[in-house]
Amino acid sequence: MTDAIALEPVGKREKTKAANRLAILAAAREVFAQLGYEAATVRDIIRGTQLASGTFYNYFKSKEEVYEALADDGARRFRPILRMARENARSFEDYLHSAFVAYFQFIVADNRTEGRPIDERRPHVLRMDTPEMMAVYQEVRQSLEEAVARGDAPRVDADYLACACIGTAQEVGAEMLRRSPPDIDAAARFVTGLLLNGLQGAARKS
Amino acid sequence: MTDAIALEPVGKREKTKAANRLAILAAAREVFAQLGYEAATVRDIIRGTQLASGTFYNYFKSKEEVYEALADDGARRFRPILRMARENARSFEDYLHSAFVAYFQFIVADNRTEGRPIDERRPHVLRMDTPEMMAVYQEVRQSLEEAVARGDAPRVDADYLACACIGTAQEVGAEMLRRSPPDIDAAARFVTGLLLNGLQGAARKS
DNA sequence: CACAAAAATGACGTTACGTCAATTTCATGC
DNA sequence: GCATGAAATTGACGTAACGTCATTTTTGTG
Repeated sequence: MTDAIALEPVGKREKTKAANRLAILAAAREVFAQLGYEAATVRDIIRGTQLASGTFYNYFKSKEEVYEALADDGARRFRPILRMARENARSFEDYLHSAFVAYFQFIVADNRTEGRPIDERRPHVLRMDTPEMMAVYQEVRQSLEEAVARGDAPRVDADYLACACIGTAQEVGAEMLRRSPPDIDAAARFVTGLLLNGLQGAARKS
Repeated sequence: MTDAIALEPVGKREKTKAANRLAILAAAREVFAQLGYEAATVRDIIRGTQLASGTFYNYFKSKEEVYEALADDGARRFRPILRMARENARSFEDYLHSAFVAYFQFIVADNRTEGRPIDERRPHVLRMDTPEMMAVYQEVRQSLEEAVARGDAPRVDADYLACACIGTAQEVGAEMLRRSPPDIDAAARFVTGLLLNGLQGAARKS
């Protein structure tokens, strides 16, 4: 065992490549916040870095792809948090509540950036099937199926239920952000109570 | 009272103006379905009409504004349907169910157009608070407040509840569209049961 | 029918796009 | 170390779409 195991890129090549990618994403985040997504141009983004315009296209195909990468990164950061909530939960109710708290904390943190109003840089209706976002969906869905299998929840359509959880979290989360100050716990309690009880109804009716 | 009341535009001016607007919207609907929203250009849209490129800008500022107008029109058509559901409902449960059936029927009809998958027709980032959409939101919210006042539903945060209804309807509706054939009634029963029972939980917890 | 206001037109200057040949940077073998 | 080529960066360039505006056409009015 003489050779050190290198999980992180060490070569200069790999390093600057990662740095450039990060620089572009950071600049894009800033530009989207400043100008709004629609008004922003690829050149606005690249101007926020030390790179030349052509270099952008070594990393992303378009502005759209940059946005997806940002969203994907968000999902990547969020997933382990969700996973932990599942593993540490003492009950199904506990899981739901901590998952919603985690999500609401997440979106509050993600919107601390100064700039334009959130609405102009964020989707209201976002159906983005990036790999990481689908993974988050699957994580949610599996948690729910597990709960059903353990008898913590009645037998329901897990896909519909996952959609309901996500849709509710998104919309209530957005409404929470509009209030000041945003009360994360109140929102989480509301959503948890709604869905936990709703489960019974969903089972009865479908 | 010798003068006839003209609610509809009769002058040639007004008439062609309305027709042009409609033509642009129809062409846009087609182009978005064909190329997807992001790929579509203002010129693609105007090419689908008899008008010149400059004329487009007499009606809309941009592609985004056209999309908003389409969404707004959708909301305008949907609102009276929702209103009727409220007025004809024999119980709160009946109202919820018929409202969801109406919404699901609506999105199924709205997606019968051939072309690209729905995800690609829709802008990724867009402020969707058009006047008509906000009116739909208010309609939902008022229905819920009324139900609370009548004692049909426990006292809950009407805004959060409205958001939950809308978010759930949107996400479950999208999932329903992915299934074939879409079972409107099953989806409506699921969502109705979920929210109707959820109410009790939301009240208890918040 | 004449005249003015309103709307349509499409050519034009501008802006952003995406590509690519030339150049620089880095890893590898000697 | 140094030579060599692969990989990445660069920015100028051709292309495409944008949005405007002077001109022309259409419509309402006296």
